[in-house]
Amino acid sequence: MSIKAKSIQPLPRSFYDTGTVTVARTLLNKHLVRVIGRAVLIGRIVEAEAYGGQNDPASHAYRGPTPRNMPMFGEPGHAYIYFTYGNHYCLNVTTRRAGVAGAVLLRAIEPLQGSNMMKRFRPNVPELHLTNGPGKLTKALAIDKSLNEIDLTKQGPLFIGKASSEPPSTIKRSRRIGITLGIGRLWRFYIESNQYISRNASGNRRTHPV
DNA sequence: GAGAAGATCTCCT
DNA sequence: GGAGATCTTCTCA
Repeated sequence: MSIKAKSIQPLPRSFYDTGTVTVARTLLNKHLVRVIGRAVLIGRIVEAEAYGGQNDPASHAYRGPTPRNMPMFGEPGHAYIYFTYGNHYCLNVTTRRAGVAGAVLLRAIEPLQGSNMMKRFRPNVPELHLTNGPGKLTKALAIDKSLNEIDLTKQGPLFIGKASSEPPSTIKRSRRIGITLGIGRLWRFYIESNQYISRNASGNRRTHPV
């Protein structure tokens, strides 16, 4: 029994205006919904990182607004998608009111629906490795810059919805991954023991399923 | 305009 | 565990 996109209620904009770190934590267990034609791909968010504004040296917004990071300075509840390392897109959710930078990087999701289509976008990849990284999940869901700045509070090709029931889970926090500045902040949140998170508690790559 | 860096991933050893 | 791929973005001259 597949879930229809219209049956999923998007999170309201007020959800995203509660502080970047709070949003990063509360986004866990929410449903990331990607609609491609008649197909509905759904993943449970299991890992996220908070990035601040001009007070966070690890953030793209640290040096102020540029053409690339402009969405971070926009209204909360929008997508900020950027291309990195010549190969990968990363999906962020903006979190602060207009004029104040802040975003949450979605690092990993657990496929709930449409994993067959995800496998088509990422062929020859084991189920556990489909979406366990920022670049992997965007590829599995066919997310690119055409969806940049899209409103995630409205039903459309990409939005985030509330789960009908959130499974009991323990949320852990750690240092952010892949950065060299601002590493003292424990702004990475993930669901303990979930098999789809990108790295374990010590920050090591999860190259093998557990 | 040139050069360097980068919120990553995959392959190879 | 290490290194290459790949190319956008930013900084500096």
